[in-house]
Amino acid sequence: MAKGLPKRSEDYSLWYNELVKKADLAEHSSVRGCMVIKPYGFSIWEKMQAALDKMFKDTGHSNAYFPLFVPKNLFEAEEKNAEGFAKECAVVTHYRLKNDPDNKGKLIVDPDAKLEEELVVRPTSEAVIWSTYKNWIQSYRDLPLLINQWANVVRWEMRTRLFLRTAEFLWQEGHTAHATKNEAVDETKQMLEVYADFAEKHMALPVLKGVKSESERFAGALDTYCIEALMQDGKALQAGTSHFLGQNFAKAFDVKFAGKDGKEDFVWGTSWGVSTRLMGALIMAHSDDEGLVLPPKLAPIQVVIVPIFKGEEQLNAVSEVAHKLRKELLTDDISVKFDDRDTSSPGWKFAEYELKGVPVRVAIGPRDLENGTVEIARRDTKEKKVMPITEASGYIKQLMTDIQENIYSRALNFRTDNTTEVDTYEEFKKVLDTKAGFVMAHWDGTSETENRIKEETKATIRCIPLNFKEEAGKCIYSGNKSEGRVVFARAY
RNA sequence: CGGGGCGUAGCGCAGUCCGGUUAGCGUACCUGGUUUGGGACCAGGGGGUCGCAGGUUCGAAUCCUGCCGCCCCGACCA
Repeated sequence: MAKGLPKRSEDYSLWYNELVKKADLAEHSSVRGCMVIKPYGFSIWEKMQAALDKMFKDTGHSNAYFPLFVPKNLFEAEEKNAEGFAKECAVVTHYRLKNDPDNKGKLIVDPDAKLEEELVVRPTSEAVIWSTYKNWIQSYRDLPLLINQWANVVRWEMRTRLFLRTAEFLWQEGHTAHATKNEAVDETKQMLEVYADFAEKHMALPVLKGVKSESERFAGALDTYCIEALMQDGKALQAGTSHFLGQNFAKAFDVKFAGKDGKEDFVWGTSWGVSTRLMGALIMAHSDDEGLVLPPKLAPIQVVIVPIFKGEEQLNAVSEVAHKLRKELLTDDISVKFDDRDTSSPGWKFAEYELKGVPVRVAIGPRDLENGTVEIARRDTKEKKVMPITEASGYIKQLMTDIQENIYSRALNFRTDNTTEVDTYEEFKKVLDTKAGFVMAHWDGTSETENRIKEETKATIRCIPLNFKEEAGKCIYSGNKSEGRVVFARAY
């Protein structure tokens, strides 16, 4: 076990918190509920950003940037959206401080600098963006408008957790406008596919695609599509959402366009986002009691070379071999760190890089020099192999793919093992309390039933799966008729 | 917002009940030396307004009053 890292089986929550801190991903800041993302953590986020950004651009989107502040009157415009977020908004009321006349060296808010209209710190940007789109869109020729922004948003959450729920978080939010309903629906679904693809191919995280029930829907949307992932403790995590907004925001902000036929109509909208919460998903899905396990595609360092040496002479000899291997790997676009610091021991470095989730570790020592070998260890299985140096780079290159696939299939197997079909409410509760995970059950389609189940068991409908199977049955709660199973789980 | 906990060196903590040497331990850090195939060892060294503000006392990290902050569990939420 890594030094000081609690075991998952003993306290999953504590394990997670400690891992985030010990692996140098993030720490609590001096501001309640806000975190500092440290360089190592941020470089993982940057890799996620880069991959997602490319996927957005490949699907025709462009980046732009809109302001952090939303004047209150704009924020109010789409009533449901405003109502949904009102309880968690930070609000700017003043624009100046001044010296406290009664307390030298201290500042107070200058009462004379009160804003005529308060500014809401964006919890999401629909309001600012749609008020801008009004000016950008006149004709069908201006459509579709496909914009994404990378930004920070603030939601004054009562209880926060590093990455999973912080008062301020980083995300991207796509906001698109279309001439027809179908086109907007297609966009909504397309972006859900992009997210699912990203989660599975890059994060090695299998996700369920589905639609939210009415009560879980984004405030102001007609439909919310989502990807849902399963964490190692059996709890679900919403990893991304894509909303079909209908004409709600177009109507609220009066965004109309002239069609080919000369008729005016409101545009159709979508919005979609993923956040630094993905970091939480990544950490919780794959890591173990030794520390992080990162998929090669997102690992800031993919391979670390640790030299074992006594004295400068040996270090030089080992370095020569190490540099050569490093160069070979770099030409294959594999990022390599050669840690030749003589300030900590090899054993210390082994543990450190395991904690940080580096997928492959290469150790080279005098013994290897003699035999023309290296020792290669993979993080996901902890398997170690000694092999001729000549075969190392080919093997490592293959490992990049193997590890990526292995942790994906491990997560997929876990999900399969922890997805249970139940037919009675008794069974349902029993599964939740004994193994948790996704529970597939019949539901009568009403919010009343959904709410009661939530109150009694804390489980919510994660989604109505996109691959919904028509299957006549009875709702586990009400006994009323149901047309198929939906996905329940306790969630983060 | 309810419940619990914490605030003492960069980090992790003890000391607080029962006031009394120079506030201590682990780790990290600095110096020197020996080490290096799974978190090395020895010796020496630096680092503290004990969360803040008042009060009690000859004397406060310790007792009293007030305040502030953070964390965890729950309700709410991405």
